[in-house]
Amino acid sequence: MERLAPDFFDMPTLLLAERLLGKIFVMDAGHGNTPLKGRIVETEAYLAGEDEASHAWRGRTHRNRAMFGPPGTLYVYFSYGCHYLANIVSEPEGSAGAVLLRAMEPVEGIDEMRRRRGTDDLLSLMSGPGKLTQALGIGPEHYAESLVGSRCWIEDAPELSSAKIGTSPRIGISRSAGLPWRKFVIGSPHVSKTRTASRPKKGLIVLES
DNA sequence: GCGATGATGAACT
DNA sequence: GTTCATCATCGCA
Repeated sequence: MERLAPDFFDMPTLLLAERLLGKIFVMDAGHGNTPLKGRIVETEAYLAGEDEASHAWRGRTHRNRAMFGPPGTLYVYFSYGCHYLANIVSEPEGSAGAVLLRAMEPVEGIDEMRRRRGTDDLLSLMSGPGKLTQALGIGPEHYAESLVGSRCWIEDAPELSSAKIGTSPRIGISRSAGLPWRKFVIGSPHVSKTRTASRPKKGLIVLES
């Protein structure tokens, strides 16, 4: 399959979140090693503007500057002191919309992924946003990397029928929660498991109306 | 099978 | 000092 061209990413965030499903994310392993490949099965859209859950909601900062780059830019950030998460910037350039990669199905380089993840379980290799970055080796060195570059890219795949695309609220956020901006491949066992819904704030009694 | 909890660091108030 | 776009592990059933 062909690599996706730069203009593929030049579309509205919510649409890009759907169109990325089924595509193959490729990470070049260098030195003639087998490239690492995963089929994208779950995404979340973080829109420009009214989306309070977006890192760009309060405007441009040093941390989120990659979100303001051209469509097809990787925005990588460190979360919860343990994990790197990867986003793909959408259009229009400068608005800071992005799509979070939440889960993939391992396609190639699976032995290497198993080694990096420390598990043999196929369903645990990439079934979460922190898991897939570990499996692929995405880290700070990929901050603001172009997905149209030579180190990583996305291969095209037949478009999924809308009947295979599921929608739900995003996971793990508290601001702008409830918006149906998570997209996933219906029936894929590699979609992240929706764990316990909410954890009470540490040391706080939360009163809600 | 299930829910609860600590790890751990950077941005932000 | 608080807040996270998380994960693995532990205790209990």
